[in-house]
Amino acid sequence: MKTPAAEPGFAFPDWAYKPESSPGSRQIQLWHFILELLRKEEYHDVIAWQGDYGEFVIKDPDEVARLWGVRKCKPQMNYDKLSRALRYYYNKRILHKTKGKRFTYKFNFNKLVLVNYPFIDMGMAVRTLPLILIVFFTGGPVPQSAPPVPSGGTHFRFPPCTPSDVLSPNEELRSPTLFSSVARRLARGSVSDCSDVEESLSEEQHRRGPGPDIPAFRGPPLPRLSHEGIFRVYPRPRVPEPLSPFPVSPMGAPTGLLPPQLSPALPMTPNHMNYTPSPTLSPMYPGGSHFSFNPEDMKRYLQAHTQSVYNYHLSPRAFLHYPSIVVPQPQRPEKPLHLPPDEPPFKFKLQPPPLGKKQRDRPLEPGSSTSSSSSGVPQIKVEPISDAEEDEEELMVEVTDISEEEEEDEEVFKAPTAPEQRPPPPIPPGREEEALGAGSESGRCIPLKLRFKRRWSEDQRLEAEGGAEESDKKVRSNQEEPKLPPQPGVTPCRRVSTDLQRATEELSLESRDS
DNA sequence: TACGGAATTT
DNA sequence: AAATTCCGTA
Repeated sequence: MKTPAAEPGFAFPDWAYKPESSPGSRQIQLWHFILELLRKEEYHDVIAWQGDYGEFVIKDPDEVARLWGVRKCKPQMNYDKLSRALRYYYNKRILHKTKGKRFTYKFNFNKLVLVNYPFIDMGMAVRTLPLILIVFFTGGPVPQSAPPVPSGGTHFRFPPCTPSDVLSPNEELRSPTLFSSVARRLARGSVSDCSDVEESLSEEQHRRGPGPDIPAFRGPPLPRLSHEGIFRVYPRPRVPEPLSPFPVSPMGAPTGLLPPQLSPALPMTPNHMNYTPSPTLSPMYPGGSHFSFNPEDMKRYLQAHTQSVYNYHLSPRAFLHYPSIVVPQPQRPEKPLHLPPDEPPFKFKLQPPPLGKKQRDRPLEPGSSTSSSSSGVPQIKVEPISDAEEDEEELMVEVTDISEEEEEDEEVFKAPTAPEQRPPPPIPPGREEEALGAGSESGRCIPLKLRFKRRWSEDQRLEAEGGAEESDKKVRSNQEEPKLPPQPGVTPCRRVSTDLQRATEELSLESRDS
């Protein structure tokens, strides 16, 4: 592997830089191209961010198709074909359609962002990193370039086993690389080196007339998001350096300690942050027209995520580690989050525990090693059913917890359920760090899966009590894992774990025998 | 307008 | 693997 030494801190694979004409190189992928267009102001009449985070509208389908055709040397390209390609992204969870809005799609930035910045330091101990890596590496064979093994030792050691050791390898998980130079460039905030793309686009730009070269991260500073108000910021002494002053990208940390972890396994890989904390927390500029990998934005975004994770007792794996972004640990608010009036409350609902493969789908081949609900082997839904939104969370490894489910739609974010059964653990001053284990705080006592099942059952119960309007939502039975009745008697485990490793090990064990 | 199967291409 | 092409369906 040739590491571009010219870029300290970046060990991108060679192919990431190869122009498409280069033999053996990977051609630009459509979503890269879309992002590229979205980034350029010249094309805002053609395609632009609009609406929610990650949502974009193709204002001129024919033109976008034409540009794509130019890019790919496919003169016959049209929107029909292009849209077919976009639809293929549904199953890969790179995109989905914004229903009811013409030509409107939505990026799953949880994939794009997090896979590009898998090491953002959410303030948790690095001990959980292996788990995160596992999640990220479910994509199968780690490419030559991928796993930067930090040798510094201060952070973590590479997981003792490869993900395929931990997770049952699924053929479909051996997904193609989805990382493009564009994404990386976006990540770096670099525009100057987008040679191939910009070259290809330059023709169009000329055709359209000169446009200003838009810096990737221009724009006004983000206004303080209201969410920040709900975070109590605790400095983390463990991280000596403040926010790393990387110029454009969190990965630009000059330490070189952590080369970027660029999983090539984006599409089918369940990750730990598949839901979005809030539409307003997208790392986008307030104008909503630019996705931003700005560290500050991402920090906010991830902070909110962390808070959500904490609020909802999600898995510690839902915390992320990035070397250069320190997201303060959230604290469980004494009261439910007070949200500004103009801001929709979180809607959040746990998905039911993973089921066996749906029966309704095509019959499974007998030889298939996947999906047999009786096998007890962690399975990943290979063919996501893209239809029902609430139904879509099938693509997950059983060893993952619910927090890793895809809950990217606003519907899944509900106001926090009544905290009756989960009194906020008082965090003694000076012990904030122990709150790191927020996600695993009770996992200490209750296995995660059990915990989430209970949580889900509780949600179901509350739902049944509260709103019948949701009654049509399928309550799926699960023969494989009988639903547990709500357990009000569960003793809240107050003892906050200081040893995440234990939880980690538990998780590993769970993952094996599940 | 959108979806997704199927065959084919790169 | 990631489209591209074509097309039936809703």
